[in-house]
Amino acid sequence: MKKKRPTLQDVAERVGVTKMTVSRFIRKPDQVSDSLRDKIQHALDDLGYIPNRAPDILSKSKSHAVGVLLPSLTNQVFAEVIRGIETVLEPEGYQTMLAHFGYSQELEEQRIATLLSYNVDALIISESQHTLKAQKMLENAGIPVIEIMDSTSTSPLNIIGINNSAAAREMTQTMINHGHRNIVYFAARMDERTLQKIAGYKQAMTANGLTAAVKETQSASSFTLGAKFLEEVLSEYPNIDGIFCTNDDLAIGALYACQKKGLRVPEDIGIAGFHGHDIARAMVPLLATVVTPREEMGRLAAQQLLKNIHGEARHASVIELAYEIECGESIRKIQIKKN
Amino acid sequence: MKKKRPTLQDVAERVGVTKMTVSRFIRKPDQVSDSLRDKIQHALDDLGYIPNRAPDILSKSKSHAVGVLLPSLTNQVFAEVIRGIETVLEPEGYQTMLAHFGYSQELEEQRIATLLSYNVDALIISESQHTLKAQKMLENAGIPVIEIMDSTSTSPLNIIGINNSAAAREMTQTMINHGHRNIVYFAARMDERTLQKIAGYKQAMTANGLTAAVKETQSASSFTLGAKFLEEVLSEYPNIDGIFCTNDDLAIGALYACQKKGLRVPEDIGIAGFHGHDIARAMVPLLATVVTPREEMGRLAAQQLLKNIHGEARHASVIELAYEIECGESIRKIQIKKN
DNA sequence: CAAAGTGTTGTTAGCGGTAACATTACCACA
DNA sequence: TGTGGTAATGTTACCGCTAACAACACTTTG
Repeated sequence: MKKKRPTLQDVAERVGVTKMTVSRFIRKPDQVSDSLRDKIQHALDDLGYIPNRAPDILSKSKSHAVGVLLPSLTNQVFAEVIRGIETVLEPEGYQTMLAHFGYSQELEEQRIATLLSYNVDALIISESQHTLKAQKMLENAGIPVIEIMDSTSTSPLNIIGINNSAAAREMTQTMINHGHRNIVYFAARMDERTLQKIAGYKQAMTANGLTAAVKETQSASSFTLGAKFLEEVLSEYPNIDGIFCTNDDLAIGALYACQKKGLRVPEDIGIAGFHGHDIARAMVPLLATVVTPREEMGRLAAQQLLKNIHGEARHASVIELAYEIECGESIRKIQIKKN
Repeated sequence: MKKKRPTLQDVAERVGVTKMTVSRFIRKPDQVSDSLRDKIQHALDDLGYIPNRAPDILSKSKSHAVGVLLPSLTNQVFAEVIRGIETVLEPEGYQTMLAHFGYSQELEEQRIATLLSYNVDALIISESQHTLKAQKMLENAGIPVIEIMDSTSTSPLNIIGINNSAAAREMTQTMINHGHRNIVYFAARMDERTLQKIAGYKQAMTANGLTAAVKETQSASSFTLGAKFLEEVLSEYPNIDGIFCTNDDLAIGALYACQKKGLRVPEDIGIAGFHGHDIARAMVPLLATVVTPREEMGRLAAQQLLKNIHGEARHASVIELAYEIECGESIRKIQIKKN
């Protein structure tokens, strides 16, 4: 017995005009005579009319919604990206349609189709290995698409991201400069970005005549995983004197585990993280980390999309954002002069 | 010159049938003759047909999307709630439409209308003070609505949440039991839940003949804010020997600040947080905190909505989830026997 | 005073699917 | 051989809104 939502027709009948007049009142009130305005407004309020976007989406294929497709929501990083996106879209009256695909290519393909089926006006998608069909859908979608996270992606889409391998290389070099030699990389969730970082780490190690070693798992990172890795690595690599983690969670977990075992950071083991979450700047010792512009990435992506939606030229572009090596206390084993 | 997305009509023309046949092929392939199946499938692939939900949404007023309306995305807590929601909705083929309103009642009202204008099939909304109009919209929406976060809400909607004031009262009592007396409450972002917690804290303090004191700010909480509060509070309340924070961020920030100042935790100052993020279980000392079922709250809300959508009776109900007092090292000043 | 505005409201058609009903072709059986 | 059944496909109408055009009642103007 639930009553349906009132339509323009319902409002119009109550006032004694056609729905067209009511429609005009809502969108261009000055085209409606004074005598009707009050009556219509009254009927609108009275019935609790809420516009229905479906017809408009159907006839114009514009939804005023933007699809955001990410591998996972478990990750703090993506939460911040989303925030950046929403910060920009919301004041512009755009709705965010969120989806994730749990790092599965097939699911990603499905999600893309789903988002498109809602007629999203644009798509923000995390860099990843797309299926052929997914790639084709994105190219033929006829809407702006931006791939975020990795500036070195070879995708033909618009790209906004950072150079993960360069960042990892630089941080590894920084650790080496500070006297760390036997640095082990802690990796989790072996996605494209993690692989990039590992590559950068290995480059730096090799360039310095050092041996690279990676501890890895497919599962997601967490504080407790960092602690677990630390336990294991101590027996696997007894000479270890440095740990570079694929993100801050692992690093902080490892750091706490060191504290519990009485290992001094950075004297016995240097520890560095990745992403530069707020906590890295508050903790003791301050965590060395690569500060990445996560929220900014979301903001820029959203801004770019809005421009494209509003008809600005859509030549595929690559925007590489800067990261920052934050040389926190956790790796400052020896003082060095600026190189 | 961008080509429009192909429609069923386009596919049908290529095959030489009507769109109805193609529509049938997609939904009930066994009603289409063998001879056509291959041809249609081919045309579908060839044109890269992607279904369009708009017509269906229009004619059935069902979108297979669920609106999620939260005050903010800055908050880690909400990120986890969202994850819980998505965990349930995504496998069921429901899309999440995310919106936030920055703690503004007017914006909240607008967002509700927007989500409804997309014909969402259900709505999950964070407990908050709604405007009258918002309240009315929610009640008349004709779709399941669940309010989450606070089980003591007086709203007439379905509710899933925890009892924030009871939780705060209990944690305060636990700190008192462990020998803390001059406990100051650190509050941020003075929303309904924070006010509830403060009330619970005050009850416990008063019940024990102690004086309540609250440090507060309208801005969002963060690690650095916790550190800042700690600095200030030391001069404002020289006798302070305990801090109860409205969330873990503040608590951890304060704890680090103590470590930097050489204050011992819990001997000099006991510190407790709220929510029980993963890090609380990894850090040194282990943080006392109220563990709340954030992700579960999202999951349950989503499950309940799905049931309602599928026609199950929709009598307004209140589900109060359990929290857990985690008596971490950070408040264990004196050993006590179990009360 | 007719022609040409002007301001206001109405009418029609269409967006892309699908439910419901109609049609057609073919076959089986009395 | 005609009747009825069935499987495959087609036709029509509708969901709610708005662009485009039409209609009407007044004014204004030459």
